[in-house]
Amino acid sequence: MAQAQVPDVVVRRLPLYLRTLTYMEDRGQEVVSSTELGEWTGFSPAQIRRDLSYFGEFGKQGLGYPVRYLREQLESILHVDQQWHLVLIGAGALGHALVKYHTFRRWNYHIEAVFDNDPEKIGQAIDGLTIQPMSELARTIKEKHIDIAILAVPAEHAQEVGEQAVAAGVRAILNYAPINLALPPEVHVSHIDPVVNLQSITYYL
Amino acid sequence: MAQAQVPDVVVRRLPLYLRTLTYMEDRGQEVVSSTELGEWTGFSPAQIRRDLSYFGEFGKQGLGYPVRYLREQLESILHVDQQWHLVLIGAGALGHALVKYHTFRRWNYHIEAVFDNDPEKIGQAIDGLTIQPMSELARTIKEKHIDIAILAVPAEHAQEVGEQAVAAGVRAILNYAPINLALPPEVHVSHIDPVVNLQSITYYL
DNA sequence: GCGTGTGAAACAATTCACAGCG
DNA sequence: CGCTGTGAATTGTTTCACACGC
Repeated sequence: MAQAQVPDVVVRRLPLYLRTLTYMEDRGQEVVSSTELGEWTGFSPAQIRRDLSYFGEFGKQGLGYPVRYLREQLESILHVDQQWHLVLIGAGALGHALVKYHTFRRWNYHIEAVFDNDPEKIGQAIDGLTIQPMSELARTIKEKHIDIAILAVPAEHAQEVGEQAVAAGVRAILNYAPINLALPPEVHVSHIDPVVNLQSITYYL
Repeated sequence: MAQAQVPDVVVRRLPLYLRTLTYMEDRGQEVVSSTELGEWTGFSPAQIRRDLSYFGEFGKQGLGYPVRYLREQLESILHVDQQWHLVLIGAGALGHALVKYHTFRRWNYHIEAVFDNDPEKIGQAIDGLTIQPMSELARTIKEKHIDIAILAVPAEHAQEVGEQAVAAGVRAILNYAPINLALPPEVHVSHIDPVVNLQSITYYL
């Protein structure tokens, strides 16, 4: 139940445990040990047991963890057991790919509306969603009780667009633009920048 | 110069420093202090000084760091001062977006070829690159001295496709499929999975 | 004075190792 | 016996605080 003292590194590992548990459950596996979960995810058994123990006692001594029960618990901890309403800002090639990415829906993340400032794009549809002008952003966020905005705009517009989304009530941002956003600390910002990943990789090559 | 004892957390922060320095240099800024870099990136001044000190002494006491010099040094450390040759596997909506993503080229990451196993897609072009059948993958990786493969395939094919790329000589993988890859430890694997980011976010909401 | 670079100190995360229970 | 949950020990990371040089 969202203890404040849970380290953020632990929170970032939970989705990886959840992903693996879901995979195992789909294959009919009923019990898993911390050792086996570790082989799948690359973390040590002790670390996995410690991580889970922040949230409760989910395992059975001598046996392991019931896959289905642990999966349900993790979904509850990560608040994946409810619907989340998002908007996407930026209808370029990346925006198109994100709207069509089925895995979002599978995990209860629903893109409710798409925005762009290009008059050519406004009115067109992606996967059943009509691209709206930026002037509609605030109204939609308020009316549809949007929690999260995905930013897929050029870097030079990301700050401004992020501010607009926050002003309209968004509490978290998933930012695909390769730039740091300066936003109030209560807004949760997460970055995806493949160049950052590639540069960490090529350090080691 | 690639000291083995540099912690991975440090390596993962370097691209963020580099990004900010490039931004500052584009705006004509010549000198930056660790405090100012910290304000832009969200890290503490002490941490930034410590991180950089793993690689050398780049600053001037009483002044700060010369932006251009530090940017060059970081590019050298991250091996961004050379061309990197990549292949993209998977020509779906995400694959299309990645081929068209200009920021890769800006940082010397060049997608040299695109592969897919869908007969409908083979022969079509994305941004000047013809989609090739998977049967050509190994030959291309060898002939073009490809270092890195980007995986943008469905989760159920990622393991097999990753193995093919590694067998043909790729040393690193950027994996967009939402599944863990089991590959030899000398292969560097980096993951991008927006659902993982969203689940960490919604933990806090 | 200002800001780096860095020992030393403080804090955080991971691993060890074992009691306890099924 | 096998495996969890967890104190204690260890290892890793960040911050403090200051000598030094511009």
